[in-house]
Amino acid sequence: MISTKGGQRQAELLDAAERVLTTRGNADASLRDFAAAAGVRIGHLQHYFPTRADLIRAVLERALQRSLERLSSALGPVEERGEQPALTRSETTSLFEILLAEQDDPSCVRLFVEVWAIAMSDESTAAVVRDFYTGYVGHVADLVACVRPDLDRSRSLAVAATVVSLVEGAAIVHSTVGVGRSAEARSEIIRAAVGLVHGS
Amino acid sequence: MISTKGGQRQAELLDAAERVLTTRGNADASLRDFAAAAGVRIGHLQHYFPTRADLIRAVLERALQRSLERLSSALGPVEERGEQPALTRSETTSLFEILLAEQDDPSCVRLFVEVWAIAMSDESTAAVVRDFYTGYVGHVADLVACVRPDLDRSRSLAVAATVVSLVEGAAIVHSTVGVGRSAEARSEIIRAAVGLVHGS
DNA sequence: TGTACATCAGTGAACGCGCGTTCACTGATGTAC
DNA sequence: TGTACATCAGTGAACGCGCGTTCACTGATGTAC
Repeated sequence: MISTKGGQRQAELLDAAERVLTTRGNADASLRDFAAAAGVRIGHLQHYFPTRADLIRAVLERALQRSLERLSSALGPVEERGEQPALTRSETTSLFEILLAEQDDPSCVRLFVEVWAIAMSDESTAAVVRDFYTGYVGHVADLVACVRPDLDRSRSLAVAATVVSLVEGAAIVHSTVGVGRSAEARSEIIRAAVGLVHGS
Repeated sequence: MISTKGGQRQAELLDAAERVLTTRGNADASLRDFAAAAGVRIGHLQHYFPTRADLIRAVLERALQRSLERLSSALGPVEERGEQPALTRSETTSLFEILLAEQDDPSCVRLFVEVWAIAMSDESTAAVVRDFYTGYVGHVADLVACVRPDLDRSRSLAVAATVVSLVEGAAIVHSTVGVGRSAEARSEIIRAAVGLVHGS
């Protein structure tokens, strides 16, 4: 689908729209902004996305899907280890380095903030976001289960939700609207996340 | 100031505006919505807040100030303990129960999401939010210092920022756009926060 | 105490503008026979 | 291979509407003398 000509064009429009959304924000961006960023006329934008809501929803949906794929390709291999020896702390640390990498891109952080704000007003976006976090927490719970097979599933999920909270919160607290980014802060976050997973 | 007649009226207008902001969201709320919620005409709203930006900024500024006061009145007494014996885990747990209480109110969570989104487009709001988190993290760092006096300030601050990340992230992850709220999830968050503070 | 004036709270109509949406259209690309 | 037709990509002008802002105004409350 994405490889078809129309799908390719659609992807370009979504790329441009995502750029606008992460620079001007949903509240300040108009359809004319989206069209201009894509280098097309406003009428053409609506050939692919009939309404503004359709466009925004498509941008967010694709971004969350992409993020979840990134995340599960990082965490996926772990889950297939089966009965092998549990992960070492340093292996877990590398995994969190990957998960946190997304936060180095300010526009990625901003996109998530827009996602939250929009989801709180739009139930259909909220459903997509819920699915995202359910998947995210599920993957981390698999990691936890891999490190501590003694935990039952609901405990693994609770620990995973805590780890995800830490990571998501760090995106805000260490952003430009928080106390700012630093190598020390990041390593503290990772140390804490690894501690939670390994249960110390 | 707030006790004057004009200040009182202003507070009522801000109350109403805050209600609108937490139900419709910044992107979907118009000045007419704000005026209607306060039971006044749009022209009168602008007698106190000349522009939309003035109104929104005033709402957010007051909300953050209120939140920081709540938080420092919970954490303040701890800082004055001086050389007394360090806090027990159960004492720290009670403190986090108080800090997390704010998240039981969905409109409070939503307000923070709006704060983040608006701050990312508006530098003057961003400055206010930065001050808020600097104060927040500072207070938590004092708590950490109280429990573990051996840590130097920069380490206490790093631990505190991690704890604050956890709490802020939990607001999202356990909201209606995340995996939802549960007593088990909350106690897991608190357990983790206490663990971070006590350094185990 | 009474009067004159200034200040403040609140109204209501009107403003121009930019918004999202509609639609008739052009030109290129594909498909049938 | 050529022609006729359908589909798709993209344009551009126009729409009505709701937006934030402006402003002249009314009536009540305070203040001076």
